[in-house]
Amino acid sequence: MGNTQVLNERSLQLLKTLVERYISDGQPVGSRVLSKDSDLHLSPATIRNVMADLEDLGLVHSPHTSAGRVPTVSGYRLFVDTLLTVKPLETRDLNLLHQGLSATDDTSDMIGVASRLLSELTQMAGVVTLPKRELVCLRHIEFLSLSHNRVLVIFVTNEQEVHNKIIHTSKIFSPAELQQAANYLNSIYSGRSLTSVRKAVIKELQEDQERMNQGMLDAVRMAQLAFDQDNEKDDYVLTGETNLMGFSELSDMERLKHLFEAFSQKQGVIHLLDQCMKADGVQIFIGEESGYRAFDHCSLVTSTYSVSDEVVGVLGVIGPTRMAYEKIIPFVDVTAKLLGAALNPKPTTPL
Amino acid sequence: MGNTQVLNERSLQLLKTLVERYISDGQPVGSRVLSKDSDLHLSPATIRNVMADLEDLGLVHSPHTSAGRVPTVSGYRLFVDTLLTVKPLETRDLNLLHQGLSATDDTSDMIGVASRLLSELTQMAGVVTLPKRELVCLRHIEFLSLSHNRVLVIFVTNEQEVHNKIIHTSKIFSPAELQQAANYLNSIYSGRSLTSVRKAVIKELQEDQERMNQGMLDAVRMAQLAFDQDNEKDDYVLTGETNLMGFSELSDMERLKHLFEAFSQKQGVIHLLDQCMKADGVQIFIGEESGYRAFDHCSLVTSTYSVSDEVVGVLGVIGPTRMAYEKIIPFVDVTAKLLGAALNPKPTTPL
DNA sequence: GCTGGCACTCGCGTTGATCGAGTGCTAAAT
DNA sequence: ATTTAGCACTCGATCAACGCGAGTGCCAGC
Repeated sequence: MGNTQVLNERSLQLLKTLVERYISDGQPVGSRVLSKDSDLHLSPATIRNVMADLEDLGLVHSPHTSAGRVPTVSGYRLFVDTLLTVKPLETRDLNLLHQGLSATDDTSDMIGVASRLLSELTQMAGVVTLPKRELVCLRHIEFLSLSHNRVLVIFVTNEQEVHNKIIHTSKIFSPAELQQAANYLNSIYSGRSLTSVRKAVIKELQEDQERMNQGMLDAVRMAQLAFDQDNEKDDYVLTGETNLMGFSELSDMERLKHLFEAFSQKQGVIHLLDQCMKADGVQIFIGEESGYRAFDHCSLVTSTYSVSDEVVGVLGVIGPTRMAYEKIIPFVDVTAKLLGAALNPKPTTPL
Repeated sequence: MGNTQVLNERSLQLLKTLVERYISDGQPVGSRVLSKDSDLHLSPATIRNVMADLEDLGLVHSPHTSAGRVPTVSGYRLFVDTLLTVKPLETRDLNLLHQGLSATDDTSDMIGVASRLLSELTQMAGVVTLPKRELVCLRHIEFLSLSHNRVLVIFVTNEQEVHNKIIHTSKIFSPAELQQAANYLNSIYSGRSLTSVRKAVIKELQEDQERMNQGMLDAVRMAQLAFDQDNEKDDYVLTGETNLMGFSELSDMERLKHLFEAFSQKQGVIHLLDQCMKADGVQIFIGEESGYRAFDHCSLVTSTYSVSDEVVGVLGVIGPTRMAYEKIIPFVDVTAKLLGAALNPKPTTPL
């Protein structure tokens, strides 16, 4: 069998040039081009033999008999995992990223900017999840009574992010009582992270009830409602979707429609991004690998971003499977690091 | 000349059936079909003469010699203005609208629901502007000091809507000062509309300065910054854009891309919707009439919606020029009325 | 194990023919 | 004067035929 040593240096080299060539040209690449493009000095015939082997291994595929070869998903996978030579980020792009991300100090502005930069500089779609609320610090909480037993909770986190939620209380509180409750909660929880506040609230309700008076108890109960886990709707900012309409591999209206529907329904995408959060650093889904049908003909390059060494979100780029991975990967990587840095807690003014 | 009485009853009748037929079939309609479809008992030849006249007037147009006729923009315009027989809304749709809009009492939820209903029930794109903030009542204001001279302003309007903004003050205030300022503003402005607050603020700064102490002056100055006109970023909720990808007239990728870019850039669309706000009631832009190139092959049917007899926003449907106006127009009309009703101030609990 | 050669395959674009829908025009009918 | 029937004509859509060229697989020779 000629297959005894299938994936030798040479065939890998050829696969590499094939993928690179296909990424840059977008057309099936034949044995002749490959013969000239690689510096292996092999004749087209030899190349054809190698190609046949690669095809047997499921790494490349011909669209039809007399076309060249195109990488398959596994081909791309092997390429990005072991063959890829990443190109350093262009200084121009680096500057733009740096400038853009330091232009504002508002978190949600920053997320928007990051997404826009990702999409504009890559000419694909950029996505950034909002940072997990877990890690943010509670700064201030306030209650406002609405009609009936509804109470509007407003809380400020991380210096300047305002959240609000309507809760339904078991009894009707007077504004004064609400004020008192807010004062109490601010005095004991302000400055702590939401996670720890949540834990503390549960603990107090279970263990320390006897030590608390009615007002404190009411306050803690309201806090529990306010910081209820399930109001943390994960969300993301997606920009440059329209860039995807230019790519021929996504020009099928049916597919495109599915993709855009996925974007507006969000949960599927959120699920996917959540998976990317699990592993630290850059993560890549190529084509069907994501398991999410709407993304079948797309690739997703993501990276987690962290604030004070803790992963708080993911950002990434969505494009056709045929994308310039060697540039996109470092790009996403750097953007994530810069965003993390930009989000880092600034010197705060004591209250 | 046979043209002496060009737009007689008969030719109008024929134009009407032509448009109706084209809207339902989507194909150029020829003289034969028209002869059978209209109950005028005319031969195809006569119809052809009439068609030639209509073509001279620019009301219809043949895509090519041996195709039937298709309405032009002016043809559609004449049709919707004078020939249209609107169909009453189906009770099923009415029920869905009613249910959907009474399911929540949160304004922004309601806007979202309205948009979704518009798009789902028409199978086109639905758009709803956020209600003008002018008319809303200030309920409560609060200041929180950030680093340096930045102050986070949180204000609640209309019972439960929370807005926030960061302002830069000329000097650094202590939390106590901020609290005092908020108390002062709440005591005098709470319950008044934002417009009147804005006016009052300006008046006080110009005329009543001598009557105020430093604290009051600081408070009013901050209020001015907080309610500054230009932070009222008009915005809209657009849903069902993907529905537009199904229409053959919008299947050109180039056009579609422009359209979707317009959607994500927003300002052009906002400008268009603002124009619709000027006139009360239903407004229609057909094809290029809007003057907005991205909408060239679309029609926009809008209606203003009002709260206590005052126009506060616009909603509408975006679809291909070839849309069932006779159903869409009443649909948009009713939705606007129902949304207005649903937004109407509910009985409030006194503070 | 590599290479040149050769027959073969297949997609793509062109051409030409046919078909049918629909028109414009004209002359007859009402 | 208006309507109608008839007729020649135009044009798009569809389809088959065809040649072209790129690229392959395989085999025989180096």
